[in-house]
Amino acid sequence: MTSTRERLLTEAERLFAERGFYGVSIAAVSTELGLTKQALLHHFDSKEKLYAEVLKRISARLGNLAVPTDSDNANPQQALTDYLIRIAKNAREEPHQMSLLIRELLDNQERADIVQSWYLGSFLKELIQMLKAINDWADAPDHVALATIMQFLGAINYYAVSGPTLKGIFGNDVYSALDDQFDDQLEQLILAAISSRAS
Amino acid sequence: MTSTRERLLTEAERLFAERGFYGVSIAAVSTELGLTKQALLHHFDSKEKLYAEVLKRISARLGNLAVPTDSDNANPQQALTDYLIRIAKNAREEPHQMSLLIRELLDNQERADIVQSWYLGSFLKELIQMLKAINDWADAPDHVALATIMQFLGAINYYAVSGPTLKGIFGNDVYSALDDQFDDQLEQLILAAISSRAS
DNA sequence: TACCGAACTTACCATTTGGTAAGCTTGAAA
DNA sequence: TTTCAAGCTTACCAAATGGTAAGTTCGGTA
Repeated sequence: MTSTRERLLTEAERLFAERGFYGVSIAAVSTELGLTKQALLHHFDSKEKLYAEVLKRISARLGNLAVPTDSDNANPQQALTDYLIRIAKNAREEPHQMSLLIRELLDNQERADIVQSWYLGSFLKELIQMLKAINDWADAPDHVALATIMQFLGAINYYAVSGPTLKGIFGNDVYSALDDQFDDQLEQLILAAISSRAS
Repeated sequence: MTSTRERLLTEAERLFAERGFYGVSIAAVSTELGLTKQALLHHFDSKEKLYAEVLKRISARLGNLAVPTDSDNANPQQALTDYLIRIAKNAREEPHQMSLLIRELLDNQERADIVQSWYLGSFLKELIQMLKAINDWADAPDHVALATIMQFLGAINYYAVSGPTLKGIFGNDVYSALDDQFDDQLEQLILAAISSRAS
């Protein structure tokens, strides 16, 4: 018994992720639920506001992934790894979200939009802190830590977004084998990269 | 003294990369060169065909990056690393190209388009071969090699695309420091990942 | 000189778009 | 029983879009 508003947001999220902001008309979103576009405009005053709310919802959901567990302080390396794996899992379970965020990254090249910057900024800074909490990384300059973090996120998000295309290229068998153990390989990559700074 | 056709392609490439297929009108492309949209339709019969030609040109350019040098057979690890670094450099020098290809990745989720699959397929298969030419990786199953390759490409492309946004978040100083040594860190990551399979 | 095709332009058109305006229905509160 | 707001719908509109049709200009060729 989800509200119409919520259902509109969900549908809009899917469509925006698939075709981008300009590729989706508000009519397309609303008729998908058997409504007219004015029903949508009743809940969200404009297309831009609808889009903003969709992004807001995603950021909120991603923020919830960051819940630090009790043992995290004891083992910062594990904490970072776990968090990244959690992000990767989420990215694969909800590829729409990541697609949309990557679209945002692309669209806002010069605009440097508020939503995006706000969400991404605090997100990245948190990850940098987590990395620097690891012994060997304590004295790493920000840009070095950032580069490492970006490499992790790139590996995660690029893969999440490429999934269907890869399936098309390599077939179902290779793809599902790939998918089954991507997390493991991701963890290996993270560990290898982290420990490569060992003194 | 480049032809109008070529200038249209270049302009279209820029705009499509910045705003996506639906975000760009053919009129926008042509008026940018002081022409009417019918001038564009004269050279390319439709918007879709224009877009296809833009993609074709990019694939061709990327293909040219793959020139194997003479010493490559001797040192396959160096060969792969060099190639990836070359791709990374290109991605950063011509971010438009990568942006557009990532948009293609996003847009063609279920469509699994021909252009994209063709270009990306042979590209990925070549990289897998290069990875398997390295001793420890000779017996790696395809999906394991593919996962590793995808992680590299993700790290490269995601960063290339995030550049401007990062500059906005962290400021010019951190960003240029980051940029100056991203290749080095990328190389470290690649080496760490490759040797993590050492027996 | 006549002709031709390439590279354009101006006119025009049907469709789609985001958005406004005004109304209808319904359940709950006064 | 009236009132009212939430949640819709139908009607409408101006602007933008991709594309067609029919020229115009002009350098080269027969």
